[in-house]
Amino acid sequence: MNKKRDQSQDRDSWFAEALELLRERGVYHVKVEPLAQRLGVTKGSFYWHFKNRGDLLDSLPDFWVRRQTDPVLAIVQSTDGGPIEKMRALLTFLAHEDPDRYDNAMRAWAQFDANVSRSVAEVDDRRMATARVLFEEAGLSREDAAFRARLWYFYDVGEHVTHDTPPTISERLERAKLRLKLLTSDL
Amino acid sequence: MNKKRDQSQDRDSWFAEALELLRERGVYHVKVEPLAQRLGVTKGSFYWHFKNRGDLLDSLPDFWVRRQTDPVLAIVQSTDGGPIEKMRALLTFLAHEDPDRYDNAMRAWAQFDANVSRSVAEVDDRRMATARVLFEEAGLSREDAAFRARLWYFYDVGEHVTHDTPPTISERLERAKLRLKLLTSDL
DNA sequence: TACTTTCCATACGCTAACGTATGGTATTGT
DNA sequence: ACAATACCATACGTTAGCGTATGGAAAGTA
Repeated sequence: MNKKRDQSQDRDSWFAEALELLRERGVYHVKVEPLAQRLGVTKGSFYWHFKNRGDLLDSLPDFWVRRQTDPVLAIVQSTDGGPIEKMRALLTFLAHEDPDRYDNAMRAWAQFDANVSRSVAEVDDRRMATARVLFEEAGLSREDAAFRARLWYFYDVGEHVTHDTPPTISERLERAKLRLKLLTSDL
Repeated sequence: MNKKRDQSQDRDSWFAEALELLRERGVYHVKVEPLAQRLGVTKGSFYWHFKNRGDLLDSLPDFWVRRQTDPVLAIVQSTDGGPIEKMRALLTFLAHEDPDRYDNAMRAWAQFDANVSRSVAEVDDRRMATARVLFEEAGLSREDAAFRARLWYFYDVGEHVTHDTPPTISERLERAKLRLKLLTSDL
């Protein structure tokens, strides 16, 4: 069993570096030889761990999802109080998050790969469902809650994808307050 | 002058096809030889019209912006009535729009190219400013209007980027009504 | 110690795409 | 009619990256 652990570790180091390259330059540039160079090894290593380049790329989205381990859900569950308080906690958490996540790179990639698209859609659905449930708990019908969750979540997506994230945490907190107020003022 | 017209026409046909390829498969696949094949010619033609591949890619974003010719602004200006009516007209127009725009492909590309990023940011700014002005006309302060314009516009972006656009026009109109109501109920 | 497995390096052939050179044809100007 | 120009085809050299074959070292195992 030690064997398997070590082996998956090595595969993971390839995944991790591939993900970095993906974020920095896009799928186009995650190629096996440059990747090997960044890891200080040669192709020989790669083709021991992976069948081929497609093997790496096929498994990379799962690695990404694994890495996420949605800490968001944890926040929601660990916060006491009603749905509004949970939303506030969630927004506060997100305001502190690293704006340089891998989401953008994954989305860019997903645009042209159905498998990747599925992984990203999964994550989107999970996040949106989290918001929807909170709005339901606040008293909205499922349909209304679903819509408001979209409005809620798409704001995040839009900020990231247009690079309109405020640079300082305090500004982000300010926007978070505004968003919360606007989306929950009638609840 | 006929010369120049024809010439730019030919360049434009390369641009148009390149944009198609970009949308279908990403920048990675807009390469000169496959592109030539799709146009039924050979590389010889390409290198007459363009210095090299980079020349094409550098100029492509401008072509995209040109093609947009923001019909949105036209809608806003040609609609009578107050800002709310203009928003309604705008949303109605967008609900009828082809959801398969080039925006996603451009964004995916912009992720890894600063020049492209600039073009996309320009378009984003223009669209958002349009919404902001409308909210200002509806009585909001510049800051509040700016925020609500973000919420407004990011919803569009989010829908497209997550592929969550409803397939039928009537559903899209339904969502449009909801959005308008939620974002203007207190105005 | 001898065998086996794990992991990586080196060397090789192959292909897609780039860019250049050069020549050909058709249209246009004079 | 006859240059000149615009437009495209063909042929060529070059490179980056893929994947395979093979060998070798290190570490575990018997």
